[in-house]
Amino acid sequence: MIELRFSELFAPTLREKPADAEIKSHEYLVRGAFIRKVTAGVFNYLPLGKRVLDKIWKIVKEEMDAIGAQEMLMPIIQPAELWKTTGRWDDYGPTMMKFKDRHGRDFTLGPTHEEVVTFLMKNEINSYKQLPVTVYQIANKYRDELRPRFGLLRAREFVMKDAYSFHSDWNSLDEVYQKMRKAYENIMKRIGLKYLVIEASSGAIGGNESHEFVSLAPIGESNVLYCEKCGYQASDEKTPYAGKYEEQSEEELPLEKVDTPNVKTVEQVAKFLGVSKEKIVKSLVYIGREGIVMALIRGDLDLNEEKLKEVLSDQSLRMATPEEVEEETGVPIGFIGPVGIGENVRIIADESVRHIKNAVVGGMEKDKHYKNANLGRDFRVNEWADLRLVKEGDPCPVCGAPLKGTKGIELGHIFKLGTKYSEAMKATYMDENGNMKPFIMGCYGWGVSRTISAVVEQYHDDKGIIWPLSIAPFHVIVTIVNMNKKEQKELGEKVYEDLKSAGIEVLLDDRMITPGMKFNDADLIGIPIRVTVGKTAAEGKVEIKKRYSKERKVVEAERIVEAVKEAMDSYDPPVVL
RNA sequence: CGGGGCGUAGCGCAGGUGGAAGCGCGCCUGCCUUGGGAGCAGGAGGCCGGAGGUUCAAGUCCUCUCGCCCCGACCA
Repeated sequence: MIELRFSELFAPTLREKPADAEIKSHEYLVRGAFIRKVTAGVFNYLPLGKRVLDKIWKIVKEEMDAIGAQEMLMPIIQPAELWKTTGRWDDYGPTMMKFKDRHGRDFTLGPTHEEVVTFLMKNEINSYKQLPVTVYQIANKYRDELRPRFGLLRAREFVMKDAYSFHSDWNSLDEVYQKMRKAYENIMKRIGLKYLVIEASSGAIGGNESHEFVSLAPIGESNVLYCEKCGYQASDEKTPYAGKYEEQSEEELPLEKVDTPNVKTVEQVAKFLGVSKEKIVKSLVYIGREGIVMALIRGDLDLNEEKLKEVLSDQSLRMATPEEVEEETGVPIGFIGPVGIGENVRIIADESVRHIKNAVVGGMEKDKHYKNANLGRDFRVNEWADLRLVKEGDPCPVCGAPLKGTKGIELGHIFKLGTKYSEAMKATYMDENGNMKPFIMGCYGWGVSRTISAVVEQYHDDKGIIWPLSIAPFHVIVTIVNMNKKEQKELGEKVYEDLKSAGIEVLLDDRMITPGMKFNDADLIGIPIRVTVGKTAAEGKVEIKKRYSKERKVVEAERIVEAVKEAMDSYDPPVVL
């Protein structure tokens, strides 16, 4: 146990906001001496930060153990060969922290452990009788993020709980999946976070069903749509568009090419030609495994790239660069369109395009657009799909009521992987009938270190952090106002000992500094309950206060344990959202 | 990877046109003070991110480099 006297605690708090902190959680965690940056996205956890991390760690571990997941520990260093068997050495590529050993062999610091754990099970599990099995670990992960930011929220080295389950049938996978889901909700509730569970897009991890556990926060990077009427909740990337598109009965006019000098964007075109954006067909050029693809959508709408990737079953899909577009089509960006595009280009269109009559599209040469382009007559579509990015106000796909939108921080993500990894790695077992079958797998991640930031985003005020009791570094801080007053010092020590004996985690602020600094530090660090030993010490009385409340209660020092327990029982900090 | 910004004391920052490295906070010593970041006096602390160049002279100008931060990497 670390020293519980502030005078001896390694907790160098900062009065000023660090220059690189953009959000409250980052600022307060640094100022409050929970963390210190070493380099971009890499942090020291100071004693206070480690205490908070440990508490979250413990909650996550307890919930995993409770559903029969077995804790193990996998290596951080992983050989390239393993990643090459699944193709992820290249697919996941740039995000990995790669290095070579002295013999020149390639390695990575593990960003995740599907390969390692599948390799393990492939070698150790031979029979359906050994299934199912679920293992997990809580360990450091390494991802060379495009842009580390927001302190612990997007770090390059971070702590993650990752669990993997192996099954011989889908029902068994579903059973574990549901248990995980419950366990994750328990974690959210035990910590005290406001959260949503949403249907998610499985992205680069792969698989066919997945849910995200999102802690609500305006600074979050996940966009969530939910329905107040029926309870639908999903990532905007996952939400299908449920509205109808009306047929237009307009008469088809002859195709016409018009000058649009330096007019490129939908905004500009609409303004220049005096047409509404609904009359414009936006053409976007992508490059995937099978070459270039043109995606069409109505001018006023946004395309959802995840949907496009899904429709084309191509995770490597990306938008073509302006150079690539010109090289492939001979047309500069801004003037590209479906009229007269080469037969080699696959055209996939959102349903919104189907009924547009007399549309405006790119003129297929610099500074030109076509007016009155019509489907069938002037351009073709190879394939129709729902590619529309659904937004707040669009109809709920389940009940049709208008959707609401919010933002959050992704803390947990669970996936039904199926046989994606086991097939790639030939990880098989023998079933009842003597057939070799690939494992059916699930994987389940939780961002342990990121959770710290998510909590601070929900629990703070303008003075600092307000920890929920569940993960506070200490439950109580005993503040001795004037260390030079013998009765205060002695009573403070006594109160401290009493609380400690009662099993309460207490920090004694016995520093020889002015009371203002002690109060401000206590607020900044965010300890839930403050016991102040000051003027009333001579009468054997102390003051008790909750971090989030202005109310101060004077109690007999003799009854401090009782009073603190009562305060802890009724402790209920407000959430900022 | 593209654009922008910043690297000067532990932290936050100032240092036109080149000419003796500064301020606030923090830190150390002493006195004094103690219910919301006290006061006085004294003091320590710098290869001005690094390398090269221009110059009699560079924190300042030029070139390169490293690091950090922000925006973007998408609506053609």
